[in-house]
Amino acid sequence: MARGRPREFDPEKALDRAVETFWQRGYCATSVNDVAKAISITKPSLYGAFGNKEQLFLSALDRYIAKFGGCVLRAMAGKADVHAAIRAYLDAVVEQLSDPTLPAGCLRVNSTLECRGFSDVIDRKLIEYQAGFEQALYERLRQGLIQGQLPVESDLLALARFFVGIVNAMAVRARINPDPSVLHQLVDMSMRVWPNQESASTW
Amino acid sequence: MARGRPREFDPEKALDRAVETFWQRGYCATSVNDVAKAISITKPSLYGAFGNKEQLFLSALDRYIAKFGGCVLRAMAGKADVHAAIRAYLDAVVEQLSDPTLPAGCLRVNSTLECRGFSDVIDRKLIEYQAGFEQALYERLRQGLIQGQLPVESDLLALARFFVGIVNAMAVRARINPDPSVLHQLVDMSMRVWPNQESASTW
DNA sequence: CTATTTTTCTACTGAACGGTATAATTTATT
DNA sequence: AATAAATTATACCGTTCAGTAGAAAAATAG
Repeated sequence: MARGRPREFDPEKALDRAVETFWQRGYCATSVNDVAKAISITKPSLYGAFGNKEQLFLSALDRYIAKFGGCVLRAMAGKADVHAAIRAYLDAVVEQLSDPTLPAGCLRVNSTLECRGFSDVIDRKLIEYQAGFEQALYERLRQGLIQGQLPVESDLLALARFFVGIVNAMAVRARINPDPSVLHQLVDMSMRVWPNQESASTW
Repeated sequence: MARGRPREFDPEKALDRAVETFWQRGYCATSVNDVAKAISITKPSLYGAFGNKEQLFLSALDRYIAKFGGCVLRAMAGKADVHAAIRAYLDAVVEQLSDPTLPAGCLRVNSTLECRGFSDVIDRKLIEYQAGFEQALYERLRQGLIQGQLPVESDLLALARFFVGIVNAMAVRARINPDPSVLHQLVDMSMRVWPNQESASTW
């Protein structure tokens, strides 16, 4: 066992409460004391476990992405068809965004808008997250293209960016109106962009 | 002329600086002193002219919407075709979001995510703004439908919500990457959702 | 047992926050 | 000129903030 007095709280569960608090109120509006209270520990314990506010926030962001980001990406796993896979991904996002037991919206998107410019390390991390989702969708699209489910001339990067955009759009919408039917409407609309054999018309 | 000592600053120009500051740093991260410094006046003058921080913010939001929201909506005015009108609207949003002389992203979207739950009056105003854009797009779509430019069975509300969603998506993207070519790519993708005569396929 | 290491809690620090009292200044009214 | 009304700037209020000293407590190691 470790040498000194054992920690009396579970750091992972503590991070879950930190995620919850930052998610609800945002980075600036959340004080370190708020988080400490949510975990039911005192401020020095929090500092001892996670460093300063910025490092605590970064840890909470990682925890959020691992838990909630990983969950929606895994929704694609079972689907053989690329269209079905992307739809399953978006449906999973809708389900998460309309879950009444979770704070409204998406911590990643909220933080991307709120914290831009606060510090280089936060900026970098949030850009990385978005790029990660874009990359995951791109890989899945490429797989669909290889399997002949998409026209060979499809712009996969544009498609990936578009669907990340749809997720971002839903995150904005859900922050003030987490109605799943409206979000599903958005998903349905977005599924109309799939390239088909005839060339796209221009307006 | 007014009775007492005349104000030495222009309240409208002052609000422009307030918009700029809130837009850049967000509501919480901006102190009243920050805004006062940006206007080059002292704090009591600011309080005298605009009330407290919340009222100042509400005035700044109104100013932002009147100036930048009105601008993009007017981009639809000249276009006879509904597709062209919506595209012109989205193009105007792209132009604004990639203007290097303006703060990154969109103050309305930023505030929608950051300030949710801070106060009822702020919440209401931000919801109203989004509903306003949705309504404006809906009206334009309805006009297009009446003029036979859209299939009669088109879901106009879903379309309006979708395009508001695209604007929100671009606002998120632009906050960390205001590259106009990427934003235009998003616009191009979104223009593929227009309903056509044949019924939509399902995946 | 004693010594060491780590966590715990209370109490505190200096700085920044939103907001204001107050007095001086500048205008119009009488 | 005297008065009233409004804006100005300085200086301040109480509160909250992020972060920390320091001592007590609880564990292992010898």
